[in-house]
Amino acid sequence: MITQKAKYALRALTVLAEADDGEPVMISDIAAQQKIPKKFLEQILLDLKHQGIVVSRRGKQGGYLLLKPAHMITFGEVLRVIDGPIAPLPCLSITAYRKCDDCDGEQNCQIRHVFAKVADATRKVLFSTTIADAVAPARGAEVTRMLA
Amino acid sequence: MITQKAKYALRALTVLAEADDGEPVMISDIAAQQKIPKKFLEQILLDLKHQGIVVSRRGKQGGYLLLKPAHMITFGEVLRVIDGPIAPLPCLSITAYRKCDDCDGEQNCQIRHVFAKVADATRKVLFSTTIADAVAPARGAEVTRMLA
DNA sequence: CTTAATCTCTATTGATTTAGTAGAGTTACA
DNA sequence: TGTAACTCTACTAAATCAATAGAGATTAAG
Repeated sequence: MITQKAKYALRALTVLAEADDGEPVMISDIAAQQKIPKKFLEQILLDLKHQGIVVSRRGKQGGYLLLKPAHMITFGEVLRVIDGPIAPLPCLSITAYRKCDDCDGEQNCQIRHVFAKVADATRKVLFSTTIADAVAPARGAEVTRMLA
Repeated sequence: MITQKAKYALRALTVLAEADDGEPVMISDIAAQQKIPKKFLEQILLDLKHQGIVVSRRGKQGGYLLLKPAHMITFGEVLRVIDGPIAPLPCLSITAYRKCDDCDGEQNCQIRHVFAKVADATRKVLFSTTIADAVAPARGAEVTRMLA
């Protein structure tokens, strides 16, 4: 299961993706539109900012904007910064590899072998789907394919 | 990430799969062989028993045995009983469906649509791989295919 | 029929993660 | 200069994870 936080992050990004270009959207507006607790959303957007996915403008008329176009932001990268590794085992993580303390002999670990397939299949979906696909499923996917 | 408990469960089952037919294996032996804390493993095997995956014999000469042949026990069913739902969102779970309290309009939920693909891909791997495949990767997979 | 080996069951615990809440601080537009 | 916005750090209640503890039930062997 992905966390509530990740779900909120993805929803918030779809709101930003639907906003007029260059027009910042306020935290309060996103929170209201998506029924996300405002203070919690503040933290989430801050995370996304620190990770280079969105930018913000402070003061009056401030708000958040996407840093990259929506079709360049994958579900995978969002999940990774919010929820951590995609892999089902630490010894299969690309970004946070850690040897399993029990199993030595990683190459012939029976379980690892199976979950490597799971990880591949999951990554294939998550990194080929973007926020643009989520906003306008049909058209988004088409654009993504055209740019691939 | 799957839990440590699930990893232990899968490893324990591979030990049972490798045992001689009809020969019970003691908890202590499994624990020692796989470096699993014994008391923790007791709970895990009890769970697996309650869920109809293994059987036990008490008293002297007792131990655990697989209830079904190893090629009939999928990774998916083990994960499900130990870690809970496979789906990445409650509203995508087969065994524990629950409506997301935020998103109404499930049919056009932008996020759900993407994670449905993730769930499908994951299930495809987890329910087509068995404990037998884990024990003897090549031969196991072959047998599974022959029986499919 | 007693004993020792083995599984069974329930409770407890410490650490970590999750899902927020709180509040003071900073920036920038009008 | 005021106030509407984002920024940052800390705190908390509840749940989950990874065990540990210990008394109880069952069975094979002697």
